[in-house]
Amino acid sequence: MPQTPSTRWCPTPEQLMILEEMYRSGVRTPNAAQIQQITAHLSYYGKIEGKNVFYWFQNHKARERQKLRRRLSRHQQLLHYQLHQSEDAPPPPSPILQRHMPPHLLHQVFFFFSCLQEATTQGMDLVGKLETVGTEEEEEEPMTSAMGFEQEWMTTMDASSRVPPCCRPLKTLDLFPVKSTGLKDECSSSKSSSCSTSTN
Amino acid sequence: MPQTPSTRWCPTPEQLMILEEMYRSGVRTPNAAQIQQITAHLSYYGKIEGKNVFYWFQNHKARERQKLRRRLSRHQQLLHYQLHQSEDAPPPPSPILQRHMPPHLLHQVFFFFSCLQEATTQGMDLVGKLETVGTEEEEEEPMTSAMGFEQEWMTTMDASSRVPPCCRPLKTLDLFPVKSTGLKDECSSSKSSSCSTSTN
DNA sequence: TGGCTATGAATGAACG
DNA sequence: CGTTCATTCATAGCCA
Repeated sequence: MPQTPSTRWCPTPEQLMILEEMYRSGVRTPNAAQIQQITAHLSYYGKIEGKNVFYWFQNHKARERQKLRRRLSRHQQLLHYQLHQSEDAPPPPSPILQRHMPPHLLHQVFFFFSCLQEATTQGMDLVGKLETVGTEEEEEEPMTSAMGFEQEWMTTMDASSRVPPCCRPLKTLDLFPVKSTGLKDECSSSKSSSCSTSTN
Repeated sequence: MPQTPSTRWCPTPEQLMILEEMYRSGVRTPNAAQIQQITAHLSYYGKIEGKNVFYWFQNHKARERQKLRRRLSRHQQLLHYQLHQSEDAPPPPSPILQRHMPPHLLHQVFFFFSCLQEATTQGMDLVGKLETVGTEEEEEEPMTSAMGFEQEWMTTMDASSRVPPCCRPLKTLDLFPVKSTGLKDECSSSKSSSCSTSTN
């Protein structure tokens, strides 16, 4: 039994508190000396190594950025949608498919097609761009506080409530100029309601 | 705080079906844009956020790998008994690949999609490294290089700052479970002794 | 009812 | 740095 129960560092509440405090105080990329210092200090509350501190700051910073990034891109995407919301007659990808197919399947097929198109045109001219859709985007609450820090490329899309039967699917290639700004795209964070996942 | 009060995302059958379909099609690590699109699409079937999609793929991928790892290690252990030479024939490529097939129409769509995926290298990192994982549970390699990257203060605090011995598996290897990862054999379900990450 | 499993979620660790 | 992987936590269904 190679014990190695859990080589992973597990911050104690005190350590975490201190780290967060420092982060809030402005520490984001501590130097080696600072890291040593921090580590020495935190070691009082439990086992800790320099790399733990290093990684902690790295992750914390990265995840906070992700949040920001995703927020920005989400906004931009929404704006983009709005700017292009004039077309409401998307060309059916495959009229034949619509013949005998349940709505949800049709939707799915559309989706796949859109994926196809996106992938095929990835990194190329974004001719199609997304049109259609672009309805009012409700103001989803930021409420990121519920999660603390984690990756959030999470978007709060819950259009399930009043989704127009046939709107979403067709957007051809909805890539947005996110990379150009140096910021990737992420999503927002929020909690969903529970339901029954079974049926599998 | 962020301890998932009681509201976890619960994929609807349709959402799950689509996700699995995509996974089967080769989608493993969708980028932000793809996640956005997937989320937008799935939101048609119910409430969903980008993070749900992200986590789903992450978990799905990780668990598939985990299972393979487990199986492989088992096999290797058995073989280890027989012979030192661990030249076992890898299991079938992908049993999961051919599961139940949704409606017939989906078939062709799926086909297109998979073709596309393959072409776009979405999940074609064929880096089957096959690193026969040392069967010994004792770590032995110095792996100093693992730390020799950025800061060196990593080793200053604690002498036992050794990173987990086993090297890392390469990539994920999507469609074919031929690559053996680090083979950690996570049989140890001793979840005790760890700190309470519950944050509350 | 208590263990077990499956899975969403979170985060430390590390790669490119 | 951004992204990805591995591990762990937490919890909803199962089953005996």
